[in-house]
Amino acid sequence: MFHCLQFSVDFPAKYQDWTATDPTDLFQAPIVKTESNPKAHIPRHLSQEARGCSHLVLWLDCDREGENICFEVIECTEFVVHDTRRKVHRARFSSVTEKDILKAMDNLVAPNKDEALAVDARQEIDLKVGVAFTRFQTSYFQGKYGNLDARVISYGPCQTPTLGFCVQRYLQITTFKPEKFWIVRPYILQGGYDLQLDWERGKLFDSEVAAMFQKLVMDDGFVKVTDMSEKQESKTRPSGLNTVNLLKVASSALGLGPQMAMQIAERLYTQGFISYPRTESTSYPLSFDFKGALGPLVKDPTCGPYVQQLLNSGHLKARQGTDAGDHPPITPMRLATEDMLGGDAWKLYQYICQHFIGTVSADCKYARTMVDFSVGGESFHCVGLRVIVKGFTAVMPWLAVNEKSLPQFSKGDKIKISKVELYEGYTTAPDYLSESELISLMEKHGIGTDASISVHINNICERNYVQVQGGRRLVPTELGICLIRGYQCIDPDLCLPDIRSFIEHQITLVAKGQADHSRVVHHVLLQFKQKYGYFVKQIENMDALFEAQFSPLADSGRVLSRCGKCLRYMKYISTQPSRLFCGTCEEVYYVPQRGAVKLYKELECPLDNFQLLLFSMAGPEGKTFPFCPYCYNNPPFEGIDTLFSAVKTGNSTTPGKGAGMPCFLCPHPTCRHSLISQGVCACPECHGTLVLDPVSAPKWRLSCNLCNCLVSLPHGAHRISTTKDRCPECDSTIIEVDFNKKTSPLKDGNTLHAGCILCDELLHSLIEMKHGKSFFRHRGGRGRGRGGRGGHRGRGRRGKTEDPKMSFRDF
DNA sequence: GCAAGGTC
Repeated sequence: MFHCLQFSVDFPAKYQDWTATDPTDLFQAPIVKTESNPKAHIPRHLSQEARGCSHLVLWLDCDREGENICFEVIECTEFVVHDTRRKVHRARFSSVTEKDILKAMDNLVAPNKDEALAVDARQEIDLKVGVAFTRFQTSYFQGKYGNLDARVISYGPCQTPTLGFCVQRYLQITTFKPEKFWIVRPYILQGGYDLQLDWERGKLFDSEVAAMFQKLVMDDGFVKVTDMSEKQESKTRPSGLNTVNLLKVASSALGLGPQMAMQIAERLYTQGFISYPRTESTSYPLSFDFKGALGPLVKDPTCGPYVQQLLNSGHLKARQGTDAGDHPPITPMRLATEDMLGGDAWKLYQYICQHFIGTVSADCKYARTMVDFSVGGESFHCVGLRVIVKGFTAVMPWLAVNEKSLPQFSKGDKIKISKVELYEGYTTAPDYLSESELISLMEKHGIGTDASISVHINNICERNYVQVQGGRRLVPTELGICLIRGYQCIDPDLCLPDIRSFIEHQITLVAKGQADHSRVVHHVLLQFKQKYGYFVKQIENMDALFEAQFSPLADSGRVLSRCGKCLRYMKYISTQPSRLFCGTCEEVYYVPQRGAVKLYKELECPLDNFQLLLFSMAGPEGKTFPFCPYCYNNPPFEGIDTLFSAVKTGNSTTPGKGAGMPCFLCPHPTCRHSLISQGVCACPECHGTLVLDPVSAPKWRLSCNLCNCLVSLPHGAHRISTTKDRCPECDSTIIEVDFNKKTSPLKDGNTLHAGCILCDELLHSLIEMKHGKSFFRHRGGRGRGRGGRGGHRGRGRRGKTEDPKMSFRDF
């Protein structure tokens, strides 16, 4: 039985380069399914298992996601739906009990393609919308501000509305204007009690009027008992515990964040202490064995006696909740002690036990006594509370009714007022949104699921949009506030929770078979693409907020190295993501992350004249390698990305393997012995070895294995070799290039040409001398077409913008 | 470097 997705969607490699892809193109880009966990070889395993099988029975969660996985499995096993020889069956069940399983086995159905397609649709929409907006706003703002401290400025149809809730509360707080109010509070002494009476009018916002009422009451001096009543009320026991409620309690009462709470709950589950912790249901199935579940808890030292009492009473009935058809509520499965679990896990386990016992307990019953008074024409009252049956509050004492006893009164009594206070107070702003309130809001608006709510909250914390403060309240950061206020003034739809429900509603049409999958996806994406276009066009409105809050790149960072274009010094910005900024060219150059960057021997890259830098990875064993900031951002030849990603992940490429790629991680000569033999001559700038770049063969190029620079040879060169000749000017090796007749750029083709790669002018004259034409040229040379990263200019501005803040249209 | 959804 497979619960996890084997595949996830992504863009093909062509679209992975942020600089080479306009985000607006992502809306029409193809998508590919990739194995989520390639090392697990799940598709291979499924395919092997299915060999020779005549029937495939799919036992997966009975929801849309489960249906989607069904078709993944079908694909891996090479079964075909409706094939008469090898049959595909879907088991539909709502719980994993013997009865249910047998029933499902006897009633096998066909898998539901529409539901699976709805999931495909959601995946594609979420991917394209999220990635397009994220790439655009990340590039735009990172290219402008130095103290943003954000590796990525993400956007998503779940995370952004989640942030929206936090900022909405923040804005309520900041725009709140406290108001003064007054309350008339008479006090009486009766039967040994000093009672404060509550005013029917609550509070008044006019001090003169309030003072007038105070005078009326004082002038009268006696309260008269006008009525007395008692009625029985009850507090209902909780229904079964689902994930959302567990997370709320964990945050508000146990001080555990959702991420942490879920991790602990998962561990308790795998260790067998509790049932499956991801469930929406608060209702137990009718057949649920409460006696069996309570049994082990009898031995618990604290609630044991109460549980025994419950079992003895024989009256065990859980309150009806909602049955989402997924899993039963979270229930303790076996007894644990504090020593077995320790700390937070114990607290969470204890709560799960208390909640479960509460679920099968009686309701709490209590009597509410109300005494009404009149004085000077005004009405007052006081309330008494008396518990009749503790019920579930015995095991969940924090929910207990606070008893309040009252003295005896008789109707018509006249009692002397001891004093009349005119209480003066201020209305107060609400507090920051608590995590528990946020979870409630997310649940109410359908943002995220039981399994993903904690992830979204964690996301907005990690992205530095909000911070968790005391009492687990979420305080938005300047970045978070700017983002939401920006969406609000450009296109509020982007941060409203409706954006999620809109998507959900559209894909539900697919799930129900009422609309065609690809037409719905196209329809929804078209609308988002228009919104994207308008957002890009209006980004200055959001930028105005950023401008007021953050400092421009030019004012950030410290001077580090020289730019190869303008030859002025660039600044190194160390806040995430670390990068170089050339104030003159207004260009950003990213550098390898999580490490130190310093100048490398004041050497320059011969390709672009940028000063070389030395990167040292953090940690005692941190590797060190030199690099050119320009080449790092503008890979001079295909395949270099692989090298850089190796650098980023810390996996050195092994020399000798992988077509003899140079090792960028280790500039030490012994590490490149396999390359030395291919070496042509010394790099004129850093004296590393220039080697043939095997990636580009037969279009030969030379690359320096040390500073990463690259020298292009003319197209059609099919063999090059070094000569014994030295350049008279710089003493560099003279190289000979051989052309085919067909491919030669020169008229005389099929001849040997020679030149020095170092001395541009001499080279020129050498070649002109010999052949009348220069063919050694730095690839692209200065002022190449492709700009550095992060420059937002001219990017992503092709979206259509006719219909700015259009609201979503249903399919 | 990017979304949201699963999960062990």
